Amino acid sequence: MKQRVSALLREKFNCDVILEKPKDRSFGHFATPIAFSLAKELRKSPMAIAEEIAASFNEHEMFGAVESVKGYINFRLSESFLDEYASWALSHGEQFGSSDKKGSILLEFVSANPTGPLHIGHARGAVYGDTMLRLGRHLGYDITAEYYVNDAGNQIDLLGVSLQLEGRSSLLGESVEWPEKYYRGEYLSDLAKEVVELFGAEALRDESRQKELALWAKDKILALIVDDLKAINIEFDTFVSEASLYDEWDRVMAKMGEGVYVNEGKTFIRSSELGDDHDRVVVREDGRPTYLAGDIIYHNQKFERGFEDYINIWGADHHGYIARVKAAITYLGYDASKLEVLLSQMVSLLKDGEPFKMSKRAGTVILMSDVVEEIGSDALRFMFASKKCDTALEFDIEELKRQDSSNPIYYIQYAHARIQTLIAKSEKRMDEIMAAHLHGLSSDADGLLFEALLLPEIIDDAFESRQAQKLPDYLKVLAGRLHKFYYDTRIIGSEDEAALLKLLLVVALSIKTGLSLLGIQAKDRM
RNA sequence: GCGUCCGUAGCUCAGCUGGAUAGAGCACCGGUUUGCGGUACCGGCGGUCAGGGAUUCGAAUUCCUUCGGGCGCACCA
Repeated sequence: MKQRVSALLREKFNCDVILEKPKDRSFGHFATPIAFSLAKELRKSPMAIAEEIAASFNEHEMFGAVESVKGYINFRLSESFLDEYASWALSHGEQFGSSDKKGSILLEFVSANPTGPLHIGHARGAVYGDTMLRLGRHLGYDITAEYYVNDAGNQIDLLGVSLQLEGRSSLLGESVEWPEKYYRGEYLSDLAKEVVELFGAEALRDESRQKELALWAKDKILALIVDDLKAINIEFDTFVSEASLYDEWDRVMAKMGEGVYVNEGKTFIRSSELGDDHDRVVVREDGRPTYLAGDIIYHNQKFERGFEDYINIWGADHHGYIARVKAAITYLGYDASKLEVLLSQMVSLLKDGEPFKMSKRAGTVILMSDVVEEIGSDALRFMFASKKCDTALEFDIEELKRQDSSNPIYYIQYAHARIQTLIAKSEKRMDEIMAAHLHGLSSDADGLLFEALLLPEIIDDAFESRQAQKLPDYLKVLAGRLHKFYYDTRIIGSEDEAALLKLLLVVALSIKTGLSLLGIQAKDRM
């Protein structure tokens, strides 16, 4: 819709014209302050210029009115245009707002270590990533959702030891020393029980079996993570195992050429020449690779697979890591600017004002699955999707358990359900409704229709600007307008019943489509 | 100290590429249809957009700076 108007103006002025939606809808649907910027070069007052421009549009069929006010030019779309557009939207169903953008994108997110269940911080990145995935796909991009599994290195060794310690302490009743950084948590004692059943109790004491147990456990834990994600409607296309990549090591090192060097028995990457603070070790003196090494081969593999763009969603605590990975990509001979790293900031959780602490090692973590159990997947997803991801976030569980207008997800669902009830109650047949024409709309009805038809622009904007929260914000506003309209306007039995229902169908369509892009299913009844 | 993100109403947060009177929800106070689900709607209270400077017709938005907070600054992942 906006694109159509925008294109028209571009043609007329031969340049891109800023088009905005006036806060006060009595000004029209769109407005532009272009007269202000033209004032200087034309040596005329903005008002005079606006007058002239407005007059030149007066006969255009797309507009019902074009007026100039205090230098702004306000456009009001014609009813026939809106009606036509509404019919077009309804005929497209949930494809409304889709597009035919081209491009393949590899989207990597979550990638939590398979050493414990997901906690609430992971959930934020997961929801954000999945929302971007759904938005991007709706727009036509070919996106692969990938989970990188850190199943090599230290944390796997730690997992094996932790598992044995946990088993010996909780099952065999031994008193054991818990070193600070080892993993703790309920999931470990469950796993230890399984170990005893499958391998016998002696497996918990045999140090030589630590590795074997660790590898067994990480598969179990990964399966747990996958289940957790499924519970909030997130599924990945591919999982890439870090351990499986190391066969490529020599080839990748050779590929980096001068980008790496050996000093005092250690292998370094020359990342300081590409914006990093200093060069980083990739292979230790004893030959064990560092964490960075895994990421280097992984990103090499990503680029060899030949996507057009790459998006990584990382926790904010990894931001210092971006420079070195980009340096590696450059040394591997690829364009590092194709990798876009989006950071999701920390989450803290409140309950009655009391802050919860999150520490993976301490065993007092807030598990995502616990929160989902409390408030449900929909509320969790809506919550995280509504906040832009570069602000540290605090939220209170209790607020999200409410089932009234203070909880936006209920507010929106209720709007959708109200429409479905009206459709069911009406005697009008669907074909009558679809054939109805929208004309003589009140300003409330017009505002509601216009809002509902904005969905495509919102989707595009939310994805391209990587600001997922624009969609939830939009849905809140749309639902609010619907509720008000419902309150003010009698629909069943009115003269315009069919037309009004058509209008409401468009609203329902936008809500349903919008929610599905948030991984939430619209409800017909509540 | 360096890097990075942030600072908007008492609280949790929006505010699009600079534009018309800075917005929601919560909390608090008050109100609502002889009607389709009151799980709704309306009104009131509440702001030096952290402070200062710059850019310009115009800044919450861009730039610089000070202050305050989160995160990171490993041969840990």
